[in-house]
Order: sequence, then structure tokens, then C-alpha cells
Amino acid sequence: MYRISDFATLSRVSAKMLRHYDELGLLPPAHIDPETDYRFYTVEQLPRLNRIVVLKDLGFSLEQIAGLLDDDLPVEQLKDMLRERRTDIEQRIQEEQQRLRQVEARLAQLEQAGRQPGYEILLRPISPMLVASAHAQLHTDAELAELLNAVEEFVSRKRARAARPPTVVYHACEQAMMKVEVAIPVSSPLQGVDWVRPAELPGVNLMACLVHTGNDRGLSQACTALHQWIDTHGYQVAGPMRERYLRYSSALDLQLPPAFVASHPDAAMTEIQVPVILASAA
Amino acid sequence: MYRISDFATLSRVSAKMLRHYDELGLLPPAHIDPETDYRFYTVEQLPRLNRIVVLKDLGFSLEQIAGLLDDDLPVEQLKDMLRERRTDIEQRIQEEQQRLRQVEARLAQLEQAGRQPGYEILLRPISPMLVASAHAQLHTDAELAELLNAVEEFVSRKRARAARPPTVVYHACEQAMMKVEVAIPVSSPLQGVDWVRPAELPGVNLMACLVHTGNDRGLSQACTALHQWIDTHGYQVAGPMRERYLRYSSALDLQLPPAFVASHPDAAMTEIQVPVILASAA
DNA sequence: TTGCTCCTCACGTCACGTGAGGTGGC
DNA sequence: TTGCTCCTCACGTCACGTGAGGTGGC
Repeated sequence: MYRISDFATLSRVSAKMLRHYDELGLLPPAHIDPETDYRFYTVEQLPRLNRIVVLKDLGFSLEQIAGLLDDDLPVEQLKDMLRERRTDIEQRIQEEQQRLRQVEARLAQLEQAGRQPGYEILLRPISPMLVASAHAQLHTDAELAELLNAVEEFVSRKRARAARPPTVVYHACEQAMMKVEVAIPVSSPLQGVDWVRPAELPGVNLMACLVHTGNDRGLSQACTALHQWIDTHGYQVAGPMRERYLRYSSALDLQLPPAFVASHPDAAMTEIQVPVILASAA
Repeated sequence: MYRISDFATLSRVSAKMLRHYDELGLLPPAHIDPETDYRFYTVEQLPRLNRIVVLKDLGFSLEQIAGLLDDDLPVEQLKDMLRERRTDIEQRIQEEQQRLRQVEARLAQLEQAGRQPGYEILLRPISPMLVASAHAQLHTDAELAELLNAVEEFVSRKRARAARPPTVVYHACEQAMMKVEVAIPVSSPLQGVDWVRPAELPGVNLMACLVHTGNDRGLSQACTALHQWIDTHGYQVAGPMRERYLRYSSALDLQLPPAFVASHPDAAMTEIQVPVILASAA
């Protein structure tokens, strides 16, 4: 019979943890003094405690361990839990390696430029969105602006406008022609089909996003930076680029100097989005 | 100006998190209505929020992020934090890969044997321990038992016995001769030097441990199992084996049948310990 | 007027660590 | 008798999620 501190040094498990395992019913003491409530343990309990420790090292939660300690647990069920653990761990390793690549790229970038970049690129899932959609083949940005305004007006008249910024999807860009889709978020699906159609802008598992403040020239630079980032971080483009207009600006159309635009309270703000997948998964 | 829910959908960060970041001072709203306490945000706050999200993705804590958001942060300090992050992540990946190997080995073992092993092997650091130590060259287990008893008696007379089991270190085993060290835990260092000397049993960074219940024959089988485990898990032996006698038993000396010994309440219980290192680090 | 949104607590998460305050044991 | 050990709360950790209960806004 060992008192709790002796059993703790014997087993190299803290007294606090032993009390915790008692509370959870994982390892009740062999004996409890009814007078003093002191806990007493025996060496026979050591193998069970070691099983707990090993299973904890494998990454199981104490609740799972409670089940795993059952002697009647069928071998198949044990295997299933181990396989699930394996999948979890593999996924976590993937995530951490991805994270490691990001940290390293950031360090390299800092070494090279000597300062932080003026933008942040983030990777996240995008959920699908109800929109009013119009497809078109265009030649100039002015035509795009016109189309955007027209669809906005259409949706406003239907009183369906949701309080979210509009998105343009670039389905194809060749020479001087681009196939675009203008997508205006709606709060309820539009009724009927017109030149503006109800649609669901599809979700994207992994979207590389960059928010840019300023005019057109900077925008194409930002776009280049985004594609470089995608390359150096081991991703591949996996769908058509999108632009989300967080704020329109007259400065977008006028060709003003960047310094002015950046400090201008009405400066345009645009999110460039590119769907990606891990290059290794392609 | 966006109300919190609109800014949440815009930024894809939950309203609850936005409130949380406000509380921590990471991202106070651009405006708070003094009447209703409603929070209002602007698109200009989006880049800062995105920085928070990116830094969170890199694995920084919100407290660290608070510091990293400071525009005056020297580039060197930023680099240091990134390097520290890198080290952390690398270590975590190591750990998870180790864990993965353990889970896979366990699955393989289960496939092969169709049932769980009768013992658990665990890996942990062992801290140094104050002991009374006696070195000797022996030939038989009986001589070892005799020596153990003699040292125990010596320490008892000095009233220095600590309530922990004795350990034997096997410094060398050749043919019919073994160089052993008997180490009895003491509560205070022994005074003076005798044939029993005060010593510190050194700590071990990584010790593979197996607790065995039963007699000598089973013990050597357990020892084989432990060395196999060390091999298949990618470790190497890195020091002399130890045995910790959790419970002595007369059955240890008598050659009784294993079934009897295992069920016997006085069965010996021995922890076999082997210092190891990762083979890849050797 | 009716939902809808926002607000502020307050509690839960997971596996303990760290005192606080009090009592038995040697 | 004096420390020492044990006991049971209770709170903190980290980044939120999930109601509870109440109020402003359209």
C-alpha cells in the first residue's frame, strides 16, 4: 500500500493527476481510509495506470481511454479507434507542415525585402452564396463598370439586395476579350429568369485571398503577388479568379497617383480571390 | 459602416470573435453607438483583421498578435518570433510523427497477434535520484539477491531509506559475469564513504520502460519484447539497462509455473528500463 | 406590432496546475 | 508539539461557442 505521494513518485504521475483519474473513475484507489479520506494504492494498479499513460501518449482523450480500458472491448473496435487516431494525426501533420511552409516563406520574404509586405494573403474556405448573376463578354473595364451598375439597379428594383459586396468572376481572359460573370448578393432568390438570373455562386474549399486598397495599376501588381504566393507556397490555381468590390471608387476610373489614392478616404478596396489546391494533391 | 453581423459575413469572421477581439483590444470597432452600445466597423478595418487572421493561422496566440500588430515593431524582433514559431512547429511535427509511428506499430501488432499484448511499454524522461550505491561483479542471481539485501540492511541501519523501490543497473553482461550496481533510494545523502557509497543515479532523457509481473523466465521474454519494440519504433539503446524491483517475491527464486505466479498475490513485479535515443538522431 | 439583431453576463471546453484553507499523522 | 501530508473546493488556462435574459431598430 502506497499513499498518494509515494505512488506518484513510483509511477511518475503527479498526485494531482491521480486524484483526477480517481474522479473520472479511470483509476480508483485500492483503498480509501473512511476516517481521513486518504487514498491508498498498490503496485497491482501500476499496469493499469501505465496503460492510461500509454493511451494518453497516443493522443486519446481521457473519455476515450475510459472505454479502451474495458477488458471486454472487441479487438475490431480497438482497431477502428486506432485507425481514426492515425487519420487524425496524419491530418495534423499535414496542417503543421503547411503552417511551417508559411512561416518559412514569411521569413524568406522578410530577409529579401527587409520589411513587411503591404498586404496579407489568406487561405480559407468560401461558402456558396445566393446571387443575381449576369454573364457577358467584355472588352474594357468601363464596360464592366457599366454592367455592374445595371445589375445592381435591377436587383435594387426587386428589393432583394443583401448587405454584401458584389463579386465578379473572370471565367476567361483572352487577348482583348474577357468572359465575366457579375454576381450581386441577394437576400432571397430572384423570381423568374431574365438577362439577370438567380444563381448560387459556388463555394470553394480553399481560396487564396488578398485585399488591395488603391487603383487599377496596383491591382494588377497585387494580382501578380498573389499568383507568386500561390506558387512559392506549393499551391496550384484551381478555378476562375474572382474580384470582390469591398468599396467602389471614382479613383478606380481616374488614373490618379497611387500615393494619393491610398490616403484618399474613398480609395477603392478590392479583394482578389483565386481558388487553389495543394500542388501535391493535384 | 457595417453593423457587426454584416462585417462578420464580409470578413468571414464570426460576430463572437469580433467581440472577443474588441475585448482584447486587438480590433476596437471604428464606432460604438453610445445609446445602444452597438458596434460599427468600416472596410478600412478589414486589412488589420486580415492580419490577425493570418497571424492566427501561423499559430501565434492572440497575446502575441497584439504585439505583432504594432507598426513600430522592429523587423528583427518579428524575425525572432517567426524563428521561434518555426522551431515550435518543427518540434510538434516530430512529436506527431513519433506518435503516428506508435499508433501504426500498435495496429500492426494487433493485426499480427489478434489481441492486445500483456504489457505496456512507455517512453518517458527519468529524473536523477539520490541513492546508496554498491558496485560488484557477480555470476548468479542468487549473489545479486544477497547483495541487494545487504545494501538494504546497511541503509536501514543509517535510517536513510526512502519509500521507493530499489534499482539495479547492469553496467556490463559478459558470458557468466555481470557488472552490476545496486542502488537503494535514500531520503538524505549518506554520510561518509564505505563499501556502500552515496551517489546520484543519473537521469535519463528517454527511457523505455516495461513492467513485468511474474518470474524470471517471463522476465527475459519481456526483456526481448522491449528490445524488439525499441527496434521497430526507430530507437536505439543508449545506456545500461536497469531493473526496478517494484515488489520482491519468493516466487522469483523458486521456478514456479507462470500461471501460478501471475495469479499469486505475492508475484514479483519488476520494471525493466532501457535508455534510448531516436535512431535518426544517432 | 412582430421578428430580428444587438447587447452583456455566465457557463462549458480539456486535462490538469496552482494556491487557499483546513485537518490528520508521525 | 511541529512540520509534513493529505483532503476538498475554487479558480486559471486558451480562444472562443452556446445559450440566457433583456433591449433597441426597422
